[in-house]
Amino acid sequence: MGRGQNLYFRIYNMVRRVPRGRVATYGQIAALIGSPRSARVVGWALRALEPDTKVPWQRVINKDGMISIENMHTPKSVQVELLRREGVEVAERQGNFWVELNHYLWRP
DNA sequence: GGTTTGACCCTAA
DNA sequence: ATTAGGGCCAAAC
Repeated sequence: MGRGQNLYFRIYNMVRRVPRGRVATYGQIAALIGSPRSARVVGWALRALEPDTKVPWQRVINKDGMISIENMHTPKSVQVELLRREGVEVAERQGNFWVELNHYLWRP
């Protein structure tokens, strides 16, 4: 297990703490685990998850409230559906999806 | 080993 | 307000 694995582990544990119906940002997760400049690594970590994971990766979006997933195996629509299913309003704008952070951002 | 690549974000213009 | 550029750090190449 390399050093990065430990970082991933902390990322996953923090994402698990985001409650149903709320969202967090990549940078927020990075800051909360004490590695404020690792926002991109949070993306790497979530992308590495297995499809059947219990980590609620769908609750992590970018700083502007946009769904920024880029993954061949999981299209944006999957994340949108998962969020809506737990009560998060997801609007569509010019083919992109966004969430009102003022309402749904997790404030631990 | 180095170089490039992201599910990002801040700053400056 | 919007955008270009650069920094970041683990993985992938």
